[in-house]
This record gives sequence, C-alpha cells and structure tokens, in this order.
Amino acid sequence: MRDVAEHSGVSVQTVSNLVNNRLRQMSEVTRLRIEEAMAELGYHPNLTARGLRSARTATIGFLLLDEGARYLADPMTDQVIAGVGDVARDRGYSVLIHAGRPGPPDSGLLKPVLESRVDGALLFLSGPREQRAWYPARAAELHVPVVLLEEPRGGGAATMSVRADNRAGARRLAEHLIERGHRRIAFIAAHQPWPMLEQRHRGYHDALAAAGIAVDRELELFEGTWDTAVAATMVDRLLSMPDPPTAIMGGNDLLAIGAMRQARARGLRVPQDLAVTGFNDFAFAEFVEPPLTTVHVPGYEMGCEAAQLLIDHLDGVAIKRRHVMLPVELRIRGSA
Amino acid sequence: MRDVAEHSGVSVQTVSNLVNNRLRQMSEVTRLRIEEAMAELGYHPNLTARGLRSARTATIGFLLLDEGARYLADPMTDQVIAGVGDVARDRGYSVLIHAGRPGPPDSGLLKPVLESRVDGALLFLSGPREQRAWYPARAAELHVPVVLLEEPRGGGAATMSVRADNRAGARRLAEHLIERGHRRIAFIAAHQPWPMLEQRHRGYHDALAAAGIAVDRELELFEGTWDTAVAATMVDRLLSMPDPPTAIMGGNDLLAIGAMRQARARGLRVPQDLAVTGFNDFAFAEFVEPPLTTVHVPGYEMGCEAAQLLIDHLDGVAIKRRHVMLPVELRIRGSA
DNA sequence: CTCTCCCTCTTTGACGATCAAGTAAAGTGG
DNA sequence: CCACTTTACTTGATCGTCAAAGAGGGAGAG
Repeated sequence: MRDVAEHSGVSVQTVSNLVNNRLRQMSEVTRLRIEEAMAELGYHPNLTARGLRSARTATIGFLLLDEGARYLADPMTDQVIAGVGDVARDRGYSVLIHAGRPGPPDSGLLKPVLESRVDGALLFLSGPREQRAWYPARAAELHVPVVLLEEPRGGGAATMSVRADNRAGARRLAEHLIERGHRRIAFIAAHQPWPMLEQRHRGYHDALAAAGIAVDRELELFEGTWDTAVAATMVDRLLSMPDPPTAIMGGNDLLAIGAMRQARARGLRVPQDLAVTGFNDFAFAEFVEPPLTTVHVPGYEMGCEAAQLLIDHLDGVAIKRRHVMLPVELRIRGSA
Repeated sequence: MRDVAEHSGVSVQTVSNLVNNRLRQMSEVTRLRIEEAMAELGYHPNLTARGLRSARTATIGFLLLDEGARYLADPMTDQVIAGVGDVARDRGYSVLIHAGRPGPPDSGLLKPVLESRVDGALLFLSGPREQRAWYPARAAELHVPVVLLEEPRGGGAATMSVRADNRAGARRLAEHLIERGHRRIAFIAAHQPWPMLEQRHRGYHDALAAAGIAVDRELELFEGTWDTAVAATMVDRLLSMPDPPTAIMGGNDLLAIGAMRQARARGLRVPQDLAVTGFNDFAFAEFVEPPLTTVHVPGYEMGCEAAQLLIDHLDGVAIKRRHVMLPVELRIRGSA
C-alpha cells in the first residue's frame, strides 16, 4: 500500500480510503491516479493485516465433529458445504473448514474461533446432548456468533440454528408405511449420537403412537457406523425373528440400500415381501433398484440458509427468525 | 499476550517464546508460571497477527473453478476435500475453500492468494488448456506454491501436481469391453472442458487403436452437463442409429446410470443387449441395478497426496516426486 | 480583512504478534 | 580476581492496514 501511495504521490491513508470505498472526500484526479498505480503495481490489499487492524477476517468457519477419519464422509455434508460456499462467496466471505475429533468436548473444534481466524462459525455437532451444548456455550463466552446445524433448538441466546424437519419427515414416512398396511415396522440406524438421528427416531415413534401401534424395542436397532455391511447384519437379525417386520426404515439412504440388498439376497422381494425406506434422498436414490422411497432433506438449502443467517448477523442485518426449520419432502418411489 | 506477560511477570517476548516452543533457554519455573497465566486467562495466540508478522498463515487454499452454482456438485470433489482436510488438520494447517467462476482466466479464483490469506493452494481447474495454464503461471509470478489436481503435468517449474491415471483407466475399461466382444463402443460425456475428461477420452481411443477399431465420431457425444436427463437423450440418439453401439462408456458414473435407465426404459437388458460402464466409482455404484462396472478413482487419496505435497513444500520438507500419478482400478461388476 | 467552514488530504498511533539485537546475572577457567 | 561464556530474559522495530484527529488552503459570510 505504501508503494502505491508513493507511486501516486499521496499518503497511505488516502489509498486505504479508496480501497475501502470511502470516496466521500476524494477528488476524481487523485482517485484515478491511485487506481492507475494500483493496477500498475498489481496491488491487492493484505487481508491478514486488515483482519488484524479491524478484528474482522471476512471468513466464516465450517466446524464439524465427525467420527471417522474421512470427515466429510456423509453424503449430506458436502451438500451443506456447497450451499455455504455459494452464499459466502456472493457476500464476500471465505469459508474455513475445520474438523474436530469427537469425544469429550474440548476446544479442538473451536480452534479457528479461539485463534481469531473466523468472524463466526457454523457448527455441525454430534455426541450426547450435554456434550453438544458445550460448544455453543463456549462460543457465546467468546462472543462469537454461531449457527447450529441440525440441532434441535436451544444453545443459548446468542445462537442461531438451521435444521430440517427430520421428525416430521420420519413421521410421514412411517405413516406412509402404516397406510400401506404395515404394523411391524423396524427402525435401523448407526449407533451414533447425531441429533438428526434422534429426531428421525422420534418421528417414527410419533407415527406409531398416532396409529396406536406399540413400540417394540426389538425392532429398533442402533449399531455400528453408516455402513451397508452393518445394515446387512441388522436385516439378518430382524428377519430371523419369530414375528419379523414387514417394513424397515433406514436411518439414512445408505443403510436402506444395504438393507434392500440383504433382503433380496435372502430371497425377499422389495417392496412386496419387505418394504424399505431411506432418509436424505441423496442424488442416486432414484437409480437404485427398486428406486428408494425416502425423505428429501434439502442439504444445499440448509447450507445457504445457515450462511445467510450468520453473515446477516455479522453484517448487522436484521434477522427475522433466529431458528429456521426447513421442510422436508416425502419421495415415494418403488421400495415402499 | 501482554496480559499473560504481565500476569506472569515476564516480557511479551518470553511468552511468545513459550508459545512457539522455543524452550532452549527458559527456566522451568518461568515456563510453569506462564503456562499457569495462559490457562487462567484463557489465552490463545491470535493467528491473524502471527500471520501478519511472520507472513505465514498456516492455511492452504482449495480453489476450484466450477460451472454450476453448486460448486461442490461433483461427487468426486468432496472426497478430495476430505483427504485434504484430514492431512491439513494433522499437520496444523487449515483449509480455505474458495470457488471461482469459470470463463476467461482472471484473478477471481486466486483471490485468497492475492490477498495473502493462504500460504499455498490446491487448484482444481477446468476449461481449455491455455486458459487453465494461466493460473499456475500467475501463482508462480506471485511466488505461491500450488498443486494442480487432475492436470496433465506442465504448468511451470514451481508447480506440483497430483492426478489419477484416468487415461489408463479408460483404456482398460474399453479393453474390457473389447474382450467381451464389443466393437461398437460409444463414449458419452458432458460438454465440459475438464482435463480428466480429455484423458478418459484418450484412453478410450488408445484401446480402440490397439484393437484396430476405427474411431467413429458418431459414437462420441459430448453434451450438456453431468445430468441423467442429458444421458437419456444421448442414449436415444445412439440407439436410433442404423448401426447402434453395443456398449456405452459414460464419462462418469452419473451419466452411466442415466444411460442404463434409459436403455432399460427402451426395453433393452443391461448388460446383455447393451453394456454400460461408468467412471469414478462413487460410493453407490455397486448398489444400482445392475451393479455398475466402473473405474475406481481414489479421490480421498488424491486429496491426501496433494495436501502432503503442498505442506511438505511449505514446511521445507524434501519432496521426492513433484508430480504424482495415482493408479486407478477397474471394478468389474454387472453392467458390462 | 478576518472568521468560520468545508474539502481534501496527512499524521499519528494502534492491532497482536515475531525477529533481531541487546543486557543483566550467573557460571567457568586460569 | 578478572575475563569470557552461557543462561535467561528484555527492548525496540516491524509486518500492512485502518481509525481518529490534524492541517493546509480556498470559499463564502460578515
């Protein structure tokens, strides 16, 4: 910046004024001279220095806790990130991605926040409720605004949230199965403490209760990770019961696909002998055989919404609703 | 940091020494006093300030050009990012994601570089060769190390690259089809100037040439985006030919799936009446019906490798090979 | 002809850390 | 007992930018 200033015969501050669009008090002549110098020298402001001075980094953090090494493994996450990235770009922000290891809450996940690398953060958490609650609380202490993703509300005053209506989605899915005459409906999922999973599980209960069907704990399996092999063992267990289920709800699409495959391997027809449903509606759900009946979760839109909320807050734009719940949509295809 | 210094009765510099693990000359007593003060005050170094002074941000950029709004749309990209993120985390770096709009090369994509927000960058480019070449050249001018992804070598001295052997993969895939008796093999892909796509196309030619089969331009379709609907129209066109192909190679899995569906909609059996192959081996390729024969591209590993290369370079670690080509693997399943 | 005001810059001093050089105090050797 | 090294810090400048306050000169008012 000093080079530009010397080149155009003005002070550094004047260049800064131009760069920051403070044209209120600047003659046309000077402006053009500085712009010329900037172009000639190929000048671009150093955002690190600006960040230091102004305490604003123009960066938002996408912070997630994930069980596995491949931290973006869930086919949902990249949808969300895509949305976040698009909005951030349009509004002049960058996105810093950072993964924390799950386990007892510590500041690992919030590192970018503690180190003042981001102005705010999106938190994609997992784990037991009390553990999850630690993060937004800590962020509030640090006076950093955060948006929680897929977190059932709560988390303190300075916090925002965006989630899909997983509970309603699961409920409608289960109701659909009940309408088709199913009474013994199993629910299988990974053994992972994800809030969205809890919500799906509740929605399933809601539907059963509304239909007067008693919950059978034997039909609820939470095991392993999101893995088709795990799904297969769960299906084996369910189908070996004296009074096996006639429908299986998978906690997500991957499990559903694993379940379908195993069912067919055992000689059952889907959906005639066994109905199977998924959750998320990832891009290829309609291309499996039979096409998967599932719930469409608007991951991209969630990302957009979350980034909008956070950036609105950072930019001082008035926010209508701090807690956004996006509707989900039943996608009835061939598998149930 | 000054607070910590005052709290523990030493100078700021001494605190800095501890934070940066310069323990060569520091008494145990002082160290403990400072650590106590840091804990008490909840101190964490401000990386923005450190970045300004030391001209190192401990951040690498993941910069990609993408056609659509949903910039992470390709199911490959998130795999790569997952690898990058894991390695970066383990080596103390953060990842800044930034998307540039395609078109004539400008500095939009390199914004984080120009603004000194990153120490180095991974470039995932698209577009015509000459246009792509502009980016690494510009980065070299700016003395910022970059790693090119899926870019057939070249790009100047200060550049590194990581790619999968798309050409060999496509060749082996085509050879597999030829072995099964196919002579009229179509190649369909999106009309997008991706280097990896060029390579796949070449591999296809390689195999044809080796088998003495003449290339029939009518069998090579490059249209639209990576979309199953587009695949369907291409399949319609191909199957309406007087001498239609008996096999179709899709430029990626998505097109292959779209092609399979359309073929079946037209009453053809896959693979008996029409063989179909994909490329990438995304997670669900084995679950479609019939399971997709494709080429496994190690996206996660590419991301790891690329991040390793870049960070090794940044940290001054000696690098064996600046240009890495990862092997791909044929996955023969049911569709061809 | 002075006084005030505005317009267009300039000067000064942070922001929070690091780097390079400097300095007491303690230890060592002859 | 003095020179010389080593230990354990301290001091001052600096990275690139921005906010706040200052300053010079001309215009208009009285």
